[in-house]
Amino acid sequence: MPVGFNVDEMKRLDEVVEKRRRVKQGELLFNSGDTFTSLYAIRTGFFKTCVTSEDGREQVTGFQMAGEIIGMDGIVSDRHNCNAVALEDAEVCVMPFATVEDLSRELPALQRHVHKIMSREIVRENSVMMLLGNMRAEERLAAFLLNLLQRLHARGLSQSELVLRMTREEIGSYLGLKLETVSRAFSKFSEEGIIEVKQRYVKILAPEALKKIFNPQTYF
Amino acid sequence: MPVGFNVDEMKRLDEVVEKRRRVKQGELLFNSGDTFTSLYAIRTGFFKTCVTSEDGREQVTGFQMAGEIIGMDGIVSDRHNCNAVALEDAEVCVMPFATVEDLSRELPALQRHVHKIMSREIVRENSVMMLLGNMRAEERLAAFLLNLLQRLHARGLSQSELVLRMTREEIGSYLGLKLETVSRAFSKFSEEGIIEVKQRYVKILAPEALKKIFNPQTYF
DNA sequence: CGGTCTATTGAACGCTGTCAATCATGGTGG
DNA sequence: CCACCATGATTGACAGCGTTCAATAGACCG
Repeated sequence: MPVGFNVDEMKRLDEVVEKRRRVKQGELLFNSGDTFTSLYAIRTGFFKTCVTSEDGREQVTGFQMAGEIIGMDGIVSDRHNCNAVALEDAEVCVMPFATVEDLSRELPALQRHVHKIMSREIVRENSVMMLLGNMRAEERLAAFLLNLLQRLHARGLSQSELVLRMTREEIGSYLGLKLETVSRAFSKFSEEGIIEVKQRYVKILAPEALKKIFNPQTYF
Repeated sequence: MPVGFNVDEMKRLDEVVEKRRRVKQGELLFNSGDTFTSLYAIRTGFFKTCVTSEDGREQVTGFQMAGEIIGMDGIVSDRHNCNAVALEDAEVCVMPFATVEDLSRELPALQRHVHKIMSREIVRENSVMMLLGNMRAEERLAAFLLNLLQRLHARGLSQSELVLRMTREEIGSYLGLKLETVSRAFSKFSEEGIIEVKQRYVKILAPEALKKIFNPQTYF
């Protein structure tokens, strides 16, 4: 996945992939409290990660798709700190973290790659904090859709339509909203002709209008 | 700062500290968009980090005190992604990241330490997402106070009183609340005899009550 | 074809935001 | 040294957004 490696280095990189693991829809890749051993590179499928408070409240902390890495929450305490659930049948590469560390001491490009992945996650969470702390319901949903579309487009899929892999409740948990509020925002966008919604299928009719909702000031 | 190093390794670790830098209250350690070169270890003082949206909304993403590391947001894109502002006169150790990477290839304990620091930040942001997505105003403030107290106590300060280094507005930005709401929550706690507040000075009279507000279910 | 899960929609409520006035604090300069 | 001013904090009244509760409809799956 990372670029900037020569043929020899690529061969070495195969060492970090211990094996592959299949996770069926609804099953856990890892659970909060599990001993941390490995990072996981998603080959196919779609995951959510979430944290649970002692009194049972759940917060979805992210949705991850093919090509993304999960499990970095476990490094600090040698235990996973969140749950990772497959939202559709998935396959991941298991990368024992001890091997990743050993090899990244030999390959500066891999070392740099690992650092960037973790930094990217920190920056992503920063923007989720902005979303949760400052945005209104419709802005949150617009931001969410635009982010999903951009990531799917980077994987060769359409920029103008998508099939959601998660429920309204999971979207709501991620966005700090109740499922009814998410549903209402979808309906509002639909009434305004910005999107077409049919359950999990979403078609973007007016991407500019979505961007305007997400970031009003940019469009004076 | 890290443990698990022998004398020889400690000597090598000095290499990563290029120099020290003083930052006066109100001044920036780094700005969003600045070229990323170094991580900073806070020796003394108190910082806030915040991100700004294109339309000018500001979200405080964290408060950092002595012994903590800031700047990891810059690794992914070689540019800083947030602002770091000193809330009181501060001194930091400048640690050029290239040097950190070089040395952590030789010292596995340093490598592990760097990974843990970044993972800890990811986990911290996960709990802020829980706070912003699921908690009510008073729960947020209770969580905030308990977190500050715990970190100050780990540095040898009192568990039962503290002087806030930030304004109500900055607390509100961090907690996803308006400053008036923060102020009201302080007053409410005060009326209930849980804390004593006088501007930035806060004394905890009933820590158990605070914990109960933070996490109601634990106390059936 | 029934049963369960998910999504939509309506109505009423309540928490937090908004707007505004007042007070406290700390720094500055006359 | 004190008056002054700018900044920060508190408090009140009211409005609005999102939640809550509820009913209904739709989709999926055995």
